[in-house]
Amino acid sequence: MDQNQTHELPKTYDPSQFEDRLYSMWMEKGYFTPDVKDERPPFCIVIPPPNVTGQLHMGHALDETLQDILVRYKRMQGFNTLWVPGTDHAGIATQIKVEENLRVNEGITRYDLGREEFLKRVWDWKDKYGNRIISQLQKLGSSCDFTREAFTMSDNLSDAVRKVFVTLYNKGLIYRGLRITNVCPHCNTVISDAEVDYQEIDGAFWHIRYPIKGEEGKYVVVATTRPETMLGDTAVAVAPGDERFADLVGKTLILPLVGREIPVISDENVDPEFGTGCVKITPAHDPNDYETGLRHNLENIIVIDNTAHITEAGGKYAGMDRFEARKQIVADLEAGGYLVKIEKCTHSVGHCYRCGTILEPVASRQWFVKMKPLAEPAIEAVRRGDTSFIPDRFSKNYFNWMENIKDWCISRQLWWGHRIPAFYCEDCGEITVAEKDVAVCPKCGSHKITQDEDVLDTWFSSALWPFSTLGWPNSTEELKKFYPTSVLVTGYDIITFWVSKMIFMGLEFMGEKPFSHVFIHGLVRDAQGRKMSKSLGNGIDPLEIIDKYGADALRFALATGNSPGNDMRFSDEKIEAARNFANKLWNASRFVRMNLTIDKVELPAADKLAAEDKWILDKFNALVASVTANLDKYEVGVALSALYDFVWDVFCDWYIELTKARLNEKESEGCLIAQNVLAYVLIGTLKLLHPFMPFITEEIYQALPHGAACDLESIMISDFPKYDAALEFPEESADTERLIAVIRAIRARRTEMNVPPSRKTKVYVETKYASSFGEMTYPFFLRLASASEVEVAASFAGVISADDAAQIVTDAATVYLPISELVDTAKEKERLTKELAKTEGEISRLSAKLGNAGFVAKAPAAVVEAERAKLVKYEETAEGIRNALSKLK
RNA sequence: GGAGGCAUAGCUCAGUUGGUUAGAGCGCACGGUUCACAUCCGUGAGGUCGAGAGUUCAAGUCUCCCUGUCUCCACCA
Repeated sequence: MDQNQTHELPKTYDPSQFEDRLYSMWMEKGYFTPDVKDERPPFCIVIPPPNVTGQLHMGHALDETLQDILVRYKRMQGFNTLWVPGTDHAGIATQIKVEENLRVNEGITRYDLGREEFLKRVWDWKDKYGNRIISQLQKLGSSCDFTREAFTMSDNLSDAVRKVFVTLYNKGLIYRGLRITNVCPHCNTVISDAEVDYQEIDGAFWHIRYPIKGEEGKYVVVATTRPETMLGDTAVAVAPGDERFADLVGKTLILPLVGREIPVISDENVDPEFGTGCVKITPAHDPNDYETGLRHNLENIIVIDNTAHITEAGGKYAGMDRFEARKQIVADLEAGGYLVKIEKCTHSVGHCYRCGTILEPVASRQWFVKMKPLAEPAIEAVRRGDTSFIPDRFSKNYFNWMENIKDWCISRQLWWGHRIPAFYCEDCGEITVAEKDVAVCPKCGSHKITQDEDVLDTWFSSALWPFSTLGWPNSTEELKKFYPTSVLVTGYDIITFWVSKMIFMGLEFMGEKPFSHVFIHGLVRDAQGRKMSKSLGNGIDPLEIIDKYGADALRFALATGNSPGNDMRFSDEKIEAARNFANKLWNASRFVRMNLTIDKVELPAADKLAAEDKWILDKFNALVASVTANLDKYEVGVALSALYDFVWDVFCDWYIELTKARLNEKESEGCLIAQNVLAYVLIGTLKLLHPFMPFITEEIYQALPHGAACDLESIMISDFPKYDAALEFPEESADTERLIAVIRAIRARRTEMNVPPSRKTKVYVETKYASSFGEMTYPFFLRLASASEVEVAASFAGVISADDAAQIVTDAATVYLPISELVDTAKEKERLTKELAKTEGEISRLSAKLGNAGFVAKAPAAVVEAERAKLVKYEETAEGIRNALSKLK
């Protein structure tokens, strides 16, 4: 767009008319792509990569909005700014989606296709949904550098994954081991502890007799919620020192239905108070029993497989589904006289967080990351403050997790993901872990090599995100320039899943923290405060909101009132308020635009400025300071509400109104000055607002003449306003504040007395603050206070009779409105007396405070001074009221 | 069981290291066809800041305790 070509703004604010056009313009100009060689200080954010499972939801919209605000802010402040976009392959989640799709549309499973063909299908899916996510990011206005778009399974990132795996393996930090892990029979894979979703369900305790060998008719009773696991029992444990069972320890029991002989052991893990005090031990299917098994050298008998069917070891129950087997076993126990009773109970049971299936704990061989050595430096880094959480309380979450961390199970029995780079020799059993595929066994030379079938946990690759996306393991310019990144913006729900892993991986492989700050936001909930979810059907699609209200309104609604770490509700009222604000800004800008006759904006010299000009500049300057300080603290919501108040209450409701008189004096010097100040403040405000509402601010900016200081083709690349001490005008500001207070008081009084706006009255302003009420201010009374005429004097004694006028007292002035027929002297007296009492109350409160030696001695001087100033104002008001009262008959 | 959050106007929420007469949006009441905007303008009502105690010259803000509510982590056979 021609930088000198300005245009009128259309009458209605219609974001659909310009949002896409402006976004394309920014892309074409390459504003989102930084130059790595640029010497200015870097600012970098890597996006928390959305899963390629579907489309963006409100949570993403919030996350991207906050990031874009920071990125645009820093870019305008002159930082060399990079925001890396990308997506996550999301192992299980995506595989399940694609399998579901196959089932519904083609009636087949992944096994029908085979691994290779299935993966092709997943890649097709990824292309489709990955692109959709990118275009949604763009709709929101995200200023990501799309030339650096990343994907966790791209070649480059896969190289990084392999290198990390091999390095950790060689350091002994990755090992293969037998553990009780949670298996999802539906997904047919192990899932990590963090992916277990515990839910309370109604279940039962089955009390079962286990006969004692060689003691006819004697038995112990155990209680279990999962009777089918008895097939794998290899002991019964009692608490050490439990006198009831002391003589049992060492005896042998006969496992019912199975006939296996199992010992009674004593183990500290048993709570004698709970259940029967005797615990059946199934080391292969319960984490606690597994530990007990290790202590007592018990055999692990796996009786349930990964699909929740009974294994060969389960004898006659082999092949049965676990719940079918449970039924049968209970029936058989009952028939055999082993069942004592069934006791109803509710207990919490692990469910798959993806598909909701009840999980089965199974002992199996898996790959693990040894966490202790990695966690320690990661804890230290946060403790030292290398990386800090905003708000700080989330560091407690982090410590709590990291200090109690368990080894991380990283293998998954899936097809979609990074295949584990471990190669097994069928001849000699050698395991080779290598970055490059292995074809020949390095130990025996055999060619019978098979790669591990499993893939890595999806968080393994996203743990490397802050450096893999910048080119690691290659030593790139990007890494040198932008690592460590500046801030990570994410929700509190994935601090443990993801943030903690990036921290220890970054420290391990880059030798440095991955980011300086972790800016945590909450969840976006629905209008009733419920989590948005598919099952509830209460999700709101950000794209629909954008279509209806515009991306700026959506961004505003998400950013305003949002405070770090706290959940927020999204409602129609909120988005409407946001749209209304955009509309307000649009119309104010339209007003300024249509009154401009100048083609360059230049701030007039101070001595040319009217008091209200200085007032608005002073206010604007304070706004700059506030917005900057709050953005620097990640107080995005506070910064934005300061902008809202300024635009609506200060700029529109007062300043614009105050300029109208001058603007109507066409071609006068005052008119030109007002135009310049209006445009100057508007342009500055647009810049402050641009990070939050990029589209509307750009569209308006394009329509305005800019002038020497801001003669740019886009607001995006303009400088963010800086606080300027030369724009402080405390005295003139005070003058204008007094004026505003008086106008407000007149309006209030007129409303109270039911004087219709059409009824104009003369206004007598009795004041000692002549500078606040000079002749230049008379038009303000005519326009804003329904005045027909204005007179200002130090005293109106003998000019107007108080009994015929409504008297309005502020600290700066007493105003007389001659509306004799509406004035009831008795009422007037009563009202003033009441007001006086209230004012005197304040005076005595303040006097007491100021008379308190402790206060004067200990409070900061500025606070004491402010209280004194307040007291003076109240005293002036009180005096005014007394005066007014004395004039009444 | 361990950790943490929240509780402020009818509703939804701000309130930054303690320091004006505690604010906003929506809603409500009254009044407005002012030439930017009815997606608007003006005026107003409405709060003992969950209960109690403490620290301090000063507490919505800090400490303790209680109540209600939500979240995360662990998880009992």
